[in-house]
Amino acid sequence: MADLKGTDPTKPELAILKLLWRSKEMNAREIHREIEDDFGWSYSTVRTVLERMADKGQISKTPVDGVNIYEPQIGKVAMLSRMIADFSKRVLELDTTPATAFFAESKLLSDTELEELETVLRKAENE
Amino acid sequence: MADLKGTDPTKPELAILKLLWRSKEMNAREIHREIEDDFGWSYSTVRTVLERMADKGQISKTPVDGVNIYEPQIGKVAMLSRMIADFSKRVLELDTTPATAFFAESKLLSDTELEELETVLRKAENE
DNA sequence: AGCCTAATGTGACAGTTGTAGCAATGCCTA
DNA sequence: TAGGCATTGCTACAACTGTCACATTAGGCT
Repeated sequence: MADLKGTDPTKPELAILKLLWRSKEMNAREIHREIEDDFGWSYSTVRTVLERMADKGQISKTPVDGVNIYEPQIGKVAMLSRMIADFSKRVLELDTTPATAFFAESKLLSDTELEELETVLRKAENE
Repeated sequence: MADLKGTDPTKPELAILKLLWRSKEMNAREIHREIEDDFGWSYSTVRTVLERMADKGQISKTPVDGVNIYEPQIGKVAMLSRMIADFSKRVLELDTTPATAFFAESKLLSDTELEELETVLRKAENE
């Protein structure tokens, strides 16, 4: 589970994680329905990607009544803070991660999550 | 040259582009020296990556006195604005790209470039 | 002019991602 | 209970990336 750290998710992976962060758990059919327009992927493709994500530990796969349901194995704030820190440093070359005021408009994060994010980012900075 | 748009550079690619944005042109040996510590790459590896970047049109390769020199084929502001726009929308789900005030601390951009960036980002937004 | 060093072009191979199809199995319905 | 549809596990393949090594060649120094 250590390799979760380090590598950013691919675009489809992030899209899928976002779905799971919202719904907590979904089956392949549901996930396919949601992202099929965005990626133009067949059901098979979605399943393959889900399989690989499970292998990597990004999500979990549990059979329930013969149908696999998937749940995220990494939290939204954890993932976002990693990505933000990486982008800030590697791409923008900032010493300090931008204040979360920055992300306040994000449709992705609640106020509570914003606070969490702030905490995580500040903590990461002092290490 | 249309495919420059669309795909983000990989980490090493961005690192190399950054070098070239600063120096305008370098040969493989110089580039290797600069990034060898960061990536732990052999000279061969660096050359392969440069070759592929040239194929993709990210950089140009020109033999000068029997030595290839490389120059960036995409501008810093163009690349950064693309990456920022993508990150803001795709990752953070922001409607509006953050004001450039946020990048003011970036070691990567001069004041002039910051202004350019602002212009490009605003323009992209109204399309 | 010849040799050595450094640079070049090319080839290779493994791992990851994009992109699916297929055969087998299990469950619901007629 | 048999057929059909949905799901699953498995397989496959091409493109891109990471990672080099090797043989050839060109330029500079003796």
